Amino acid sequence: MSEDTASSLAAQFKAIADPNRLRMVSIISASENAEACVCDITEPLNLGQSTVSHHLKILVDAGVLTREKRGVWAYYSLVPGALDSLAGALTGRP
Amino acid sequence: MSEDTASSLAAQFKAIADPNRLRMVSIISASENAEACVCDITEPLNLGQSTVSHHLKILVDAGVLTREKRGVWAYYSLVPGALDSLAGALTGRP
DNA sequence: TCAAGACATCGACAAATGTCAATGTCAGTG
DNA sequence: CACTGACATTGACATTTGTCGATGTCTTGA
Repeated sequence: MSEDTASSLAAQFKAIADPNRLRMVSIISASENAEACVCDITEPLNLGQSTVSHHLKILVDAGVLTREKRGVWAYYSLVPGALDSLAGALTGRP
Repeated sequence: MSEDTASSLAAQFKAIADPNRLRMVSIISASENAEACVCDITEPLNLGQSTVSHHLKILVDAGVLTREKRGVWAYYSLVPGALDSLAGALTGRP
């Protein structure tokens, strides 16, 4: 595996290698329409609003989530196929 | 997802969320008999011996690799199903 | 028994990470 | 316009992480 491939893959795994971020992804995928706003996540995880916003940005930057602003709220949802692509890198099966 | 589940999963993902450790896993799985010793890994990754040993320990502690000492050498190999289990946690398919 | 080699462990360090409080930005409402 | 509420951004901090050099442990061979 090339150095670049490894770095890129590691960056994506690093994004989900955090308990709170894993739970965020879980909450979002289990939500209505598979999307959630910051306020939906702050309470169940018992984290400050700025911390949640920070984690969500990391997941967006890694290509795991997308952000869509509607009015005052920012809705986060899963990027289709992103997690499956990561899983495929582990199994070696595309 | 429970807090404990998230922490446990995150710990495993954290173990592979590093470029050099990903390449180590790649080197091992591509090696003869799917096993490699420290000296097989030091050169291609251009890392110090103690650093390689340190990374391999992290992967062993996470349940990704096993260590078997034969004579002077320590052979590392993949734990069967470990990576597939992690991949399954991402896809939701067991 | 001694020396050499393969690996593990320790101590130290800079860099990255997770968290929070404070502040900034922007849309909706009166 | 002023105000409120939902997020984002910034600054600060303690903790964790990746790396190396030095040292320790253990096996093999002379």
